[in-house]
Amino acid sequence: MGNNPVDRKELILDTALKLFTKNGFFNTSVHDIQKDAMVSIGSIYHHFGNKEAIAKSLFHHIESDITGIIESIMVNHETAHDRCRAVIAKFFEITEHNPDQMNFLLYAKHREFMPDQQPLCSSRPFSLMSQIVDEGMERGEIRRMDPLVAAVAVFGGAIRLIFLELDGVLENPLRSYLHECWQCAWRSVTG
Amino acid sequence: MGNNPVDRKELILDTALKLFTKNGFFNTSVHDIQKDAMVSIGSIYHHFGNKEAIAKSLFHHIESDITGIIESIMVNHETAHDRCRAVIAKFFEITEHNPDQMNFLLYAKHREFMPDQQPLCSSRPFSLMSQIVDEGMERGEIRRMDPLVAAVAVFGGAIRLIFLELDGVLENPLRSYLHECWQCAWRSVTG
DNA sequence: GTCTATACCTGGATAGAC
DNA sequence: GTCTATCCAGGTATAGAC
Repeated sequence: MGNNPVDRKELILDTALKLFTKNGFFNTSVHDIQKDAMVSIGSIYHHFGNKEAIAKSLFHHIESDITGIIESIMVNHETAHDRCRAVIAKFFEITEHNPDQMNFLLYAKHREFMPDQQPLCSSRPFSLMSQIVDEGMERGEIRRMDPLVAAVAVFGGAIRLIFLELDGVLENPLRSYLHECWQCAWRSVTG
Repeated sequence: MGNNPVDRKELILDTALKLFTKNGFFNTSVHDIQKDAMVSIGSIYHHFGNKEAIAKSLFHHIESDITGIIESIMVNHETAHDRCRAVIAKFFEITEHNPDQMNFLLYAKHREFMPDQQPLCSSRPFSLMSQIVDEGMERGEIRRMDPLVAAVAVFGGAIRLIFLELDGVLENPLRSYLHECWQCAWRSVTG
């Protein structure tokens, strides 16, 4: 998913991501992708078989990118406090530098165009985030409560802010809200 | 939007809401609505003109319902504490009793099928919720911080939980999480 | 692997009788 | 206001040459 696609397949994926997030999956025809990527229809169907498969491939690429990022955060940080903060900071960063990726991951209604897809919250990145919170509770960093509630309390506000950014309604850069947002998040589950 | 529609128009709206939330706007054809509601195509087009107008009408109905609910909460409760808690409690209640309504309001990507629609966060219910938080900050109930951050901190976790409920991944009834969820929310912006 | 041309059909919308 | 029959654009997907 680099910015400088070498082969046709990557070019098609990059173009599809751009158009899907801009206009939505259903408002984007294969012809649109074909024209924008300056590739033939035949080429697209050769590589992906059908339109849904483009979205699937996109989703799995992004999901595995994000999973890798979270895993590396888990390796490099010890405490739930540092891990959660790092995850939110990284999500903010991706949202600002690569909004299409975040948009497609978080915002798209995947099940509408990939019927066999699990809900997003069951995906690997989200289960890792829950796991981080669970471990923090076991370690005594986070006060005892329902683990699910703790997870949504820690990440809910940040995710909301990401949506606002993707909707283009934030006055200031997303990152400028990080400090206060994190203070609220952490305060909500401690003490 | 009653459960016992009298005229054709309401029947069409109820059916459309059901199908839109179940299968998505783009996976629902006017023919589907027609069959499910046992009404003719002509009747649908007579009342609404086109498919998008059905969604628009639906959205405005729901938006104004929710707006009314929040306004009445603002009348009946004095403090930001009580108001915010009541809003979340009510949202949970609606989600459980009328999931389609909440689904369509919160979850649908409106701008994909209603291009001239403002983003949801700019809608009346959401601006009222922000206003409640703002006033709470002026009154000194909520500690000084960016008003936007305060709003997402108060409501972010609850909204996340609602999404989880709508995705059908909660083990227990949504309302059983209310108490802890609210504790986190309020703690995040006070003290 | 890539292309063009085209088949096929779904689905939004209209016409016009009642 | 409601219905049936029909139109037709646009979109997915395929065929088959290169």
